[in-house]
Amino acid sequence: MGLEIPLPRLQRAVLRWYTRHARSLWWRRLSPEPYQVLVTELMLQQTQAQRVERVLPRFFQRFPTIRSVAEAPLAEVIRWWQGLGYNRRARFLWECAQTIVQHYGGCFPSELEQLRRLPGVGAYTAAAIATFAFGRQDVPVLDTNVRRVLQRILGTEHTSARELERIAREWLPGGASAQWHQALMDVGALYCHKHHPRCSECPLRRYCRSAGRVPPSARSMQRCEPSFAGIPRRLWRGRLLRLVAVAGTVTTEQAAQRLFGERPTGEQQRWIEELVAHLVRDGLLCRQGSWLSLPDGL
DNA sequence: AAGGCGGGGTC
DNA sequence: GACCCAGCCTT
Repeated sequence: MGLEIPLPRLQRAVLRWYTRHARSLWWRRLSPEPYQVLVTELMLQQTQAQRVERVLPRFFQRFPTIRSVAEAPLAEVIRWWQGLGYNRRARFLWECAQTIVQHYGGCFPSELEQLRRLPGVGAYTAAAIATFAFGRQDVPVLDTNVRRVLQRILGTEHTSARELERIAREWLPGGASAQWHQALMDVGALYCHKHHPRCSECPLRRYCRSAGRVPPSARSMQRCEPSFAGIPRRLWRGRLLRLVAVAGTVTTEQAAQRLFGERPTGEQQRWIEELVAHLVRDGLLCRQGSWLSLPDGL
């Protein structure tokens, strides 16, 4: 339904293109074991593949197995996460490791429901692990790339999330679900950009109802972030966390000096306190009196 | 349903 | 500058 050409032809075109033009992403050379897929997918959440590629090899060198994560202090995982952003994901990974080692005896769950219950694992990541690590063939893996590509092929303005999922399930090629989704992600990343799609070069242009006439997407609402001295709070949080990760232990006053200079104002000190409160609440920072350190997780 | 979350790349 | 990115959790 909604297709210009028979479904099997689209599927063959996608899979054939993928065999010849897949991005040579570092993790695609790994044999897909669940632990490695989990780490990779967590890192890829809202984070571009190119940056994950730079961090992933040394992360796996330090943490080769789920057990190595579970046995490490949380602080160590947070340190090795630095540079990736969304630092809560580091804690989620560590918590996943605790759960899998303690509750599943170190053996990864393969059912969607079980995966979905792991911290930091939502609908996308659960489907990705089931498909890429366990070879599930009947689950659509819907990230922003796949959604956008499917939506554009359909050419309809707004397909509801529910409807799009139904279609994505219907279009799954038997026996090649992993390659199918990887291919659609590559097309999304290389050609089917959100704003300036390169339709004339796209391998799917002959099968796509939107080819060459993608309507200019409306400006998304700019969200006015809370900020201090013109710098958004989330970036201050990142700076403070990195500071503690490097220093090991600092007082709030030392942290204020490192962030603002020798004599931080009262306002600046209060700002530090707010950042600390946020990071403590998220389980990324540990506070004892005025001393700050990364949590060990125990 | 909407806001917040990191950091770097892009236009 | 504004916007984006292999999402998720919280309110």
